[in-house]
Amino acid sequence: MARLAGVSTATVSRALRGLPTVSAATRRRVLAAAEQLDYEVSPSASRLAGGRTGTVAVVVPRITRWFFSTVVEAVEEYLHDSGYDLLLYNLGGREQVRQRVLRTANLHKRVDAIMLVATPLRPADLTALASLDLPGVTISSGSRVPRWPCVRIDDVAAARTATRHLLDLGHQRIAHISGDPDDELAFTTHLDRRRGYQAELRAAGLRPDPSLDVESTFTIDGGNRATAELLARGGPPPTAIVAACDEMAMGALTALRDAGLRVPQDVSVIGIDDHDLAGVLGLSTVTQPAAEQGRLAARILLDPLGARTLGPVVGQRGADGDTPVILPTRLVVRDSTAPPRAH
Amino acid sequence: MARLAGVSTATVSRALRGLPTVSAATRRRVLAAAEQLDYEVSPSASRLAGGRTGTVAVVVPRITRWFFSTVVEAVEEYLHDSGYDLLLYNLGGREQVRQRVLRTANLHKRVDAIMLVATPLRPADLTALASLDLPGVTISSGSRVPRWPCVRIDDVAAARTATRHLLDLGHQRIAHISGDPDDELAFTTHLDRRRGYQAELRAAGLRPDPSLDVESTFTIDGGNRATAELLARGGPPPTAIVAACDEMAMGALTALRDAGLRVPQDVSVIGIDDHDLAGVLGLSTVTQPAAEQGRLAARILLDPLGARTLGPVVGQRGADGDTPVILPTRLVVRDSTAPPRAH
DNA sequence: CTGAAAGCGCTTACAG
DNA sequence: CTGAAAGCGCTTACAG
Repeated sequence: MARLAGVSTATVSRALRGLPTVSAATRRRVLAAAEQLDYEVSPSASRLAGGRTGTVAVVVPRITRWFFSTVVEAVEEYLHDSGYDLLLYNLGGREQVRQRVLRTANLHKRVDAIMLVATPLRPADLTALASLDLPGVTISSGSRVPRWPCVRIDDVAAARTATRHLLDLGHQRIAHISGDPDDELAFTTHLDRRRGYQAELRAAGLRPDPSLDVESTFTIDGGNRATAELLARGGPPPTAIVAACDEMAMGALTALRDAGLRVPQDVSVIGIDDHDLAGVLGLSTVTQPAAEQGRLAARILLDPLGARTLGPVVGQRGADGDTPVILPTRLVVRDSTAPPRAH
Repeated sequence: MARLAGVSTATVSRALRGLPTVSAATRRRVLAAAEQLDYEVSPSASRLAGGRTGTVAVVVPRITRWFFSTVVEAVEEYLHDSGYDLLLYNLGGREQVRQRVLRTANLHKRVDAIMLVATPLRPADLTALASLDLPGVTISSGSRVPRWPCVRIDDVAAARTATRHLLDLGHQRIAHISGDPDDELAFTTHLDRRRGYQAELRAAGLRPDPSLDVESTFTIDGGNRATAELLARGGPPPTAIVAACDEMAMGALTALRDAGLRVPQDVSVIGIDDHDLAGVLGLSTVTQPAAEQGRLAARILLDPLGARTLGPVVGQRGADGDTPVILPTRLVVRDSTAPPRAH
């Protein structure tokens, strides 16, 4: 290869990487030789010699869930367009894996940067991450990592918007179904969203009623069970439900149907997320920009690495690694919310 | 490290990789030293020296779709449990990316094996893949690659089962909505499923009616549009619809709702897949084991690589790379199918 | 069972 | 702008 082009391997290396210190004529010759020989550099060799891997680890709780697959799709596009590879880690709730991934071992010299999507960390994880000494970014809730930027929405505000919508329709008995405190995949998200629900009730002069607040898992099935429990508690049923995420709202829909209650005539339901299928189900929700969070986080992550990025991160506060970048949410009214029936 | 353990680097290498040619005492000493020094091998260096990457490329059309995210989740678990990394490539319908991924360049020396999920290939792609000379496996439809095993379902049979169900209920005017012939993400899948639909009609003595057969994209929106077109064609509407996949069936549900038609009273709808949300929507469908296809394909792929696998591939025909491994499908009746109304 | 030596295929200072 | 040399940190025959 170097011989065919009549230059040294060092020059081949420079020419192929597009370094500016190569004359146009030389570059042409090298490129032509590479073409002719179908030459491709060995990633392992250049990683070893150069100390960079051109790879980013992306950690998600569950790739099968709407938010995470949407984020990963956007991130994948941005990374590959920037010449980076994406190493996928799906925690899948398996504690072992979580440890293996987050502890030094598996990431050591394997990636140039880390993206953590909604991944809660314990102190030991944070220590391990710090010892890797890699740049990183977090998306959504989960833990903040010192010095890593964070892209997310305001979960408290999103829940307030959802609750406000029901209050505006005239509802008073507004229930809330949310994540299990033991469900490490939900973590801060459901706490923030519950806080928003309660804050908005209080702002309307209502007192949050513990009997209208049920915890379950952050899944369709969890929403189903939480709603069933809500109905089984006796007393007058709620006229509306704020689900902590669309998947739980979907579970609520089935539980209400099974109980013979109509949505929205008997009970209104609103979620948070704007899941792909929210439209199909006619689910009112508070939409959050999942793909955009992924894209933005990828850009913030790669920019300092000198990637061949697609554009500068302009006017984005929070890229300093301290203030989170907050993306906006918005109420989307569909068919699952309506005024309560007149008595 | 080698010094601390009092052995050569070669022995360290052997001990850490668990080669049998190391005495127990030596191994103990090496392990202790590694522990003490927090030593981790450099992947780049061992890849360069050893010629293996410990990485598998997984190519999917769209990670955001149910089938693909489910497959990837299962594959990820199997790969990581076997000590392999997963490099994710999401085609996302972008032709450029597709070329970059499948042509030699990007995969060269980057992975030990390739998994193609429902990825249609053109002759040039096949040539490029062959020149990489890597082991691989394909899942679902898309193209077969010579000598690569294939794990899939029988799409023709699945569509026959769905159609049979409607026939059994007494339907005669059974429509079909399926993929666009130009939609490369659907490719053979929708052709096979249409073939099954038509075959089953014929087996029942009915003639497939072209005016009841609409092509669109393999998505919710595609199902919506196809159904709207079906209804706009005039003439007596169908009493039942076989959708080529659950996502299209969901679109059909919304289109029927928008047209003021009730499911299943006015029109029955059945899909194929058993999407996560099929249950929530009460959608009858023919279920296919997505996670199992992923797991099995991963196993077939890794087994010959001498990975520390979780078990032998026993009794699986087709692992020879010629006969596809066909996994079973099964009818799941929910609320979206019922007998046609009496005239 | 273990070590010395060579080599994997690049990139990086360092000269010029 | 380009080359010679060293080195990245492992693994692999080859001896013993």
